[in-house]
Amino acid sequence: MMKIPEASRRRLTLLAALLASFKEEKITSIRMQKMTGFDRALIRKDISLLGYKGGVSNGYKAAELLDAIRTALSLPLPGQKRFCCIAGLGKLGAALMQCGIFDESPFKIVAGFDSRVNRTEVLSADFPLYPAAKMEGVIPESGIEFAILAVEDEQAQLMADRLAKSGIKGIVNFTGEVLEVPPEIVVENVSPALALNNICAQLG
Amino acid sequence: MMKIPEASRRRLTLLAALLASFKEEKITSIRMQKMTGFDRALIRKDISLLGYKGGVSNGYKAAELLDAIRTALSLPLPGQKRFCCIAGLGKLGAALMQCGIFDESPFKIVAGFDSRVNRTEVLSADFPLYPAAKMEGVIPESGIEFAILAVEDEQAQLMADRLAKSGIKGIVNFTGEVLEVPPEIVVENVSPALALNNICAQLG
DNA sequence: GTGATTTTGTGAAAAAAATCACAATAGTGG
DNA sequence: CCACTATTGTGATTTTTTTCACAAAATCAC
Repeated sequence: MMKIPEASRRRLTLLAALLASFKEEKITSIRMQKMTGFDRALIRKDISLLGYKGGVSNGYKAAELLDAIRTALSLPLPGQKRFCCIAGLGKLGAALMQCGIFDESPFKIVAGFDSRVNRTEVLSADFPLYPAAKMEGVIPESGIEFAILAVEDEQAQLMADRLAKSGIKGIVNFTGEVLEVPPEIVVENVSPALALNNICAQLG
Repeated sequence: MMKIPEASRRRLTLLAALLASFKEEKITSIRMQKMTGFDRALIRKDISLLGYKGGVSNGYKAAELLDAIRTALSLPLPGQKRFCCIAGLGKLGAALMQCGIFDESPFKIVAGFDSRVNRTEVLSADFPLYPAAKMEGVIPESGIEFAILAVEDEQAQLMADRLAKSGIKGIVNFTGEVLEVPPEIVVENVSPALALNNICAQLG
């Protein structure tokens, strides 16, 4: 199957999130348009890229469609576990670690890192916490693929460099800094300040 | 000046974040390519949309360029304050509220909401906390434009509806749910699980 | 001051993405 | 069973976005 273009990928990932909590058996492109704001013709085009066919006039079977998206985009399937770590155990990092954010998802936090030893000693979690210096050993050994970066802005790039050296594949960046990483590492920026700026830009 | 297309807007917003912490006087498109991964010709095209000219062969003056981007995209300027609220004061909401995430930014949290009365009573902050029922009064009265949504997934849509009724303009969505909101409201999805899925999709 | 180098700004070309339009087909109601 | 409606799947078209290519201008090395 042909490569799926960037723009379609983002829409399909969102559709997957939508379908994951969708309760009915079938769903139409019109319904998905209402729920996501994407044009329905575009949604159908995106789906056709997957090679999945819902059947003319019929709508799509939600569960099958979800499967098709996950397969085509190599999203982790419900049974699987993909390992993550949290880098930065300040207020935000500690909250992310404790608030069960991945409970329903195939991602699992299996380690936490902080450069301040007292943080790793004061906090507790049901996975081990390490000083940041241990990263290059722990990450490959534990099979950790992704990191949630929640350090102070000042340390963001430094920590990103360490994560890169440790072989991480992707970083969810909560800091306000724009990270410079090797091209094979994927960064997703989720800083609230950046998000608000994007909202302002969109509002015009 | 002509309307700036969506894709350019996102890149420019990121460039603004980059420039905000950039220390040198001048910056070239090549430098920006290194730091962001965007193609340098594209960066120049984006900048030309702003109507800003750095001067041939010279690179851009970082401070001026930042200003030009902020002005063209109507991003809030450093002096200004734009009011936000946090909806959902669980572990994550409380951490966002306390971790000084907007300290250096023109955004300011001026209210918190939760549907559980005991949360609003147990927690304390340097801005008032209200039961969610008060939203429709407080938000317009306080001039709150944006909301950080950090409730449990199950309550996400309900809370989004309330925020919409209260006249909010934009929502930073930390929940895993895809929100259905009226088209004039802008939603930015920053759920870690969605971000990780996007990373997986991008890694292919 | 001169030639080499760097880097912008921007048309032109190419590629990618979105929109449109509609035939085909499954379901629905008599 | 037949007309009617809803909805998909997809070519064709249009629009948008990216890439390419290079002249023009500023700086640099000497």
